[in-house]
Amino acid sequence: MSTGEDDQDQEAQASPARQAGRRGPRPAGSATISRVAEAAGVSRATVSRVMNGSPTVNPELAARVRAAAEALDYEPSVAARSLALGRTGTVSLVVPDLANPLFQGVLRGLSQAAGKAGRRLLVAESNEDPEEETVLALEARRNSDGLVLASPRAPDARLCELAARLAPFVLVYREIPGFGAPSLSVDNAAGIDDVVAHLTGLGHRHLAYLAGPPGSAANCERLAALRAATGIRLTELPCGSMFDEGHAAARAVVECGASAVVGFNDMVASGALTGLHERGVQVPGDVSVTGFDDIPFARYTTPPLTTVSIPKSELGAQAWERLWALMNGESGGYNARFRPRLLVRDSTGPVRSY
Amino acid sequence: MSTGEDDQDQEAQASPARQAGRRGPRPAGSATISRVAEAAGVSRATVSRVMNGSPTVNPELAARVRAAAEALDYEPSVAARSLALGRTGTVSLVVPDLANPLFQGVLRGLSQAAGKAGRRLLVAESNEDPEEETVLALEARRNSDGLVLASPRAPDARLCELAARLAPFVLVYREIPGFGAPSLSVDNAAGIDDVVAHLTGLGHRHLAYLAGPPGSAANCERLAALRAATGIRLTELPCGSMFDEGHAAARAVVECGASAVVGFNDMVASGALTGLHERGVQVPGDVSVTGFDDIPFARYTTPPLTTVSIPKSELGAQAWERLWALMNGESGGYNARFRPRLLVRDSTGPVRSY
DNA sequence: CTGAAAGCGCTAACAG
DNA sequence: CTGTTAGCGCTTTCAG
Repeated sequence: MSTGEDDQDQEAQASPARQAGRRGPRPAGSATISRVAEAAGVSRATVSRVMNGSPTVNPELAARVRAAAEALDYEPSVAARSLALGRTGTVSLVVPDLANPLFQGVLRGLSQAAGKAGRRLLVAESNEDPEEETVLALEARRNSDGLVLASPRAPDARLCELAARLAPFVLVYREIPGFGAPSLSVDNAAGIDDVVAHLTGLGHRHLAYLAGPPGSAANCERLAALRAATGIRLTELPCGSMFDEGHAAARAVVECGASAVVGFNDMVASGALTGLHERGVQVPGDVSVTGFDDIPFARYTTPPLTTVSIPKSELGAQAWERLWALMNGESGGYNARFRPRLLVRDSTGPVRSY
Repeated sequence: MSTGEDDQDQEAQASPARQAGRRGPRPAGSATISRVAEAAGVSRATVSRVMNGSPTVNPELAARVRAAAEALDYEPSVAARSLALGRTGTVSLVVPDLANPLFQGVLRGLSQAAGKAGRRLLVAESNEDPEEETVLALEARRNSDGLVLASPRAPDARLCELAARLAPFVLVYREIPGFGAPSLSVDNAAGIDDVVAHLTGLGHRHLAYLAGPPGSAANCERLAALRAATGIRLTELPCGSMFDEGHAAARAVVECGASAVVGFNDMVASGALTGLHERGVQVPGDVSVTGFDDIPFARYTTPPLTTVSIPKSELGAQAWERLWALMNGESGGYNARFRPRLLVRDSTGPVRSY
């Protein structure tokens, strides 16, 4: 991380040193609505109407106003509008970890959808700290008109307690029964069932599960589904959610003698893939591997990873729809549970005959 | 993407249907500073002082105020503060594509740094459209106190033209000579030089370059450095910046007969890796492959990818430092060019003897 | 169709 | 140390 600094002193540039961090109400020398009104010889109300495209303005006046605005480089103050209007034109997203492809997916979906609707997006990351998450959520919410919250670890109770102050908001990747906000979740059990069916269909009878973070809702559901599966022997291996954790787990995998490993997610599965490869075990020849989530990389591992695909950015887009409805006073209050889809690629194959 | 909707009608929830999307200045029934003042039997100024932790307040009064605020569930209006203070407490980031690990890196770095300083982060994505980018940048800037802009494709002239209205802001992944804002960039030429030295050291004399998007500044610099390299034969293969483009380019690679391929970035390199693998060509046995950027996945490809590491999130953190300085009227106006570091992993090896 | 006036909720001198 | 007094810049009835 060596940083050769060129230290090229550059001119102070046109814009005079701004005191933005400190005081000085005015963003610079930027024009106000009053100045425009004055210049155009009309009232502020008229300028306001023109700027907001009210059709009830004399075209001639409108033109004059627009000209004046143009000439003065006028740009309405967002803060002033927010105050007068009572809304910010912004929505926020709070996630545990921006490095996680799962959340990047909803970020993208939400960003696009909100952008298309002319809304800005505020994002905050809690670094996996559930308490921090709720604080940030409150914070974020106060700075915007609505919130999308991904908080897989925060306790149900805490969320319920905050629900009123967070509204309008929607929960993603999680469902809380009888909760005061719509939630968009994934049917993890169904996904696991598909995996198990696929694997048993190939003759596998002993599966090793690379478990995700203990507190994670997704991990609980996936694990539960696995335990509920019949006709297989299950070995649970503590693992995590990152590449290196999956990588490290490779050893335990070969030791436990399972013929197939189902990873908590694609990252641990990929990690396991390379770990296995390093130990000279063939995938899927010797052991089959599956992931979960279908992150972009999953199809480029060697071999391409069989995984369960979840509609990450679709979740973001849907979250926007729900939020939008809520913001308009509509109920929007129904939950959606997405049925993930099994993607069979090359990391799974018939159990080795011996 | 089938979505089984549970349609669980849920109660309308405590908070009455809000008209947030429409009018209604008041965020709900939330208390105002006046109400708190009244309840505490003091002036609004005093409440304001207490809320902002002014030390010059009688502890007794302060306590009363805090109690009242608590009782009323008072939360200061962000919009009103912004208007009065002349700043929003938010900074924004505009990037071409949130799916790109490069920008995800600065997003994370910036998010963390800004968060630590108690600032919120607004993000906007232009979908690779340079013109859209400048519009978004303006938009974003007006909604915040400062801007970090990643705009690898927008023409220099356009950026210069907008500089004044964008300030304070900093440019990342790009450097414009004599520009009105600090820029944080990467020394692509140095990175390529390292790659070439590494490869020639292994005996490679014929390199194939998987070219990035034509308009991209990074691609130009990397390509130029490659062309300037001596002692090698260079075959330029049009490619792109995504996995599948790299994947598709595998064919051309084997056809051109190069003994090593240098990818524009890690994604195309990974794509090439799997493409090569599918065709039965050994890496690094038959051909060596290098990437650029060092995305998280690069160390988990098969074989792990030799690449050039650039400090993505460090760039974000640095961007915050610069921006912060600018926002406080300090110059902050020097550029930094990061020297990337070659990471030799297993995708490169000695040229095959024949 | 346009202007006047009254806020939106908070902060910041400036007096007391 | 606390209250009074002006705004910050825009929107929005309500008259005209």
